[in-house]
Amino acid sequence: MARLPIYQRLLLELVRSGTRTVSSEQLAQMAGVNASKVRKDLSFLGSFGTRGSGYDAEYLLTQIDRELGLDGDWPVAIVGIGNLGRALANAPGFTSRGFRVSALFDVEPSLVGTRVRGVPICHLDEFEAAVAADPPAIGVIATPPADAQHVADRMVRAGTRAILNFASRVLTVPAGVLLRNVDLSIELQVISFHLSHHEEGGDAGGGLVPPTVGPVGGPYGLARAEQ
Amino acid sequence: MARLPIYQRLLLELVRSGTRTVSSEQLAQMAGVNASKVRKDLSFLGSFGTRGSGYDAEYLLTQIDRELGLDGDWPVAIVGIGNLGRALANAPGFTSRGFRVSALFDVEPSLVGTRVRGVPICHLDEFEAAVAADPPAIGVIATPPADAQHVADRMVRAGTRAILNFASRVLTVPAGVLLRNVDLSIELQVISFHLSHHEEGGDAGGGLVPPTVGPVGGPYGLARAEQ
DNA sequence: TAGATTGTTAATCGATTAACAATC
DNA sequence: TAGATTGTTAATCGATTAACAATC
Repeated sequence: MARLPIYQRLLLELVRSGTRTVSSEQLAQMAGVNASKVRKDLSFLGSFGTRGSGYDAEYLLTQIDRELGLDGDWPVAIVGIGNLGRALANAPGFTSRGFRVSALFDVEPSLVGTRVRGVPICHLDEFEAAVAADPPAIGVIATPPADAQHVADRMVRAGTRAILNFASRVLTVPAGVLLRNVDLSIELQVISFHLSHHEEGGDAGGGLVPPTVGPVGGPYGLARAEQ
Repeated sequence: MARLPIYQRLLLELVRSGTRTVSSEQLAQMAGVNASKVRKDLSFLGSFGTRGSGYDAEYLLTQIDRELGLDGDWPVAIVGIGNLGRALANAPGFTSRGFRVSALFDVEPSLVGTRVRGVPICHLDEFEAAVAADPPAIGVIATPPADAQHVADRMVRAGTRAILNFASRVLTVPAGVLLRNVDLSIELQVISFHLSHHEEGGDAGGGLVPPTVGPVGGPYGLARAEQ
């Protein structure tokens, strides 16, 4: 379920601030979603709540971590170390529990040999050799669109099981490989669409939420509207 | 509709390569979606197709551009010019038709006064003064999570009608302001979830598509699976 | 006319939500 | 026991898709 990572982050903050138990109503408020939805989402993991008092925050967090596979080790290879690739290599989400940046690649000679957070940037020509010892489970494509399919093909051949693509290009991968796309210009165009269709801004929020109460917008439903 | 930007990009390529007409079946193949869905999406704009032959690519592109508001002028202000902010300021999607990077902000003294693509980076303290002459329609937040809400508040006070938030923090905005969130670590966690639940990779694709045919994965449905 | 393809209907599917019995 | 909150059911809603009459 796409909302588990949101609950995970909220629970992490709660646990760190010393909260012992949390109700679905509280989590819903913080995530900006419906309490029924929170309970439905969490019941997907099993019956971890206690009627009358709520959920044990720490235990729930452990269960979500396990469900998300964050107790595993996912080596991540990033190809294309421009500003975006560099941002990703440095992002907390890419270096935190579960994930490990295992290899970086580019074709720019001045970049090859330099390091980002201790990981050396290799030339794309050395891709197969560089990943052989520590094959990445996840490949991240942050190249220009023209190179994206080629890079994806090499990742797939090297055994990568999932690809996160930031290039504005439709990619083709075999059925066994998971592909997710993030396109920053599409986000901007979705906003443009909503702005054009609501004279005074508006509560469009991707059309995912009721207009008068609750959160506005966002693919992850992270926002809360003020009352 | 969230797929219009995908059709827009595909049509732009088709028109540039000289294609005159395109069928819903062709567009569906290229976008990795169902042909019925394409026709349904396009009929939302009006009846622009011709039975028996398909859609006039150039005319359809014009209509989609208009629907997406790409014939307008959307000034974009970016706060937080780290690697991510810099990548965004340079991204084609942020400088192409419809959008214009109008102002950049950071709090790092060594950055203030430098330029990205000709746009000077101002100190965040000067935000109100800097945007007064050319108020941004869209604000982009690429700051650390701790600063995100503060920046959002200032954007809203300055009249920004939409915010694109890249910080891993739930933001609160008034009901009239459109908020969209992009969280890179959530994308990774979604992948981790699917990898943990499918021993041999798998065609999970966000669970949005049938397993044996058609596209895999991605919030935008950009991918095509090989047959 | 024959073939192709749209636009739209109706069926299906899955996600969301309110409601409430179960129960701490 | 009384109050609170879960887990789950059933209703609702919207999105997807197959099918096909309309029509170029």
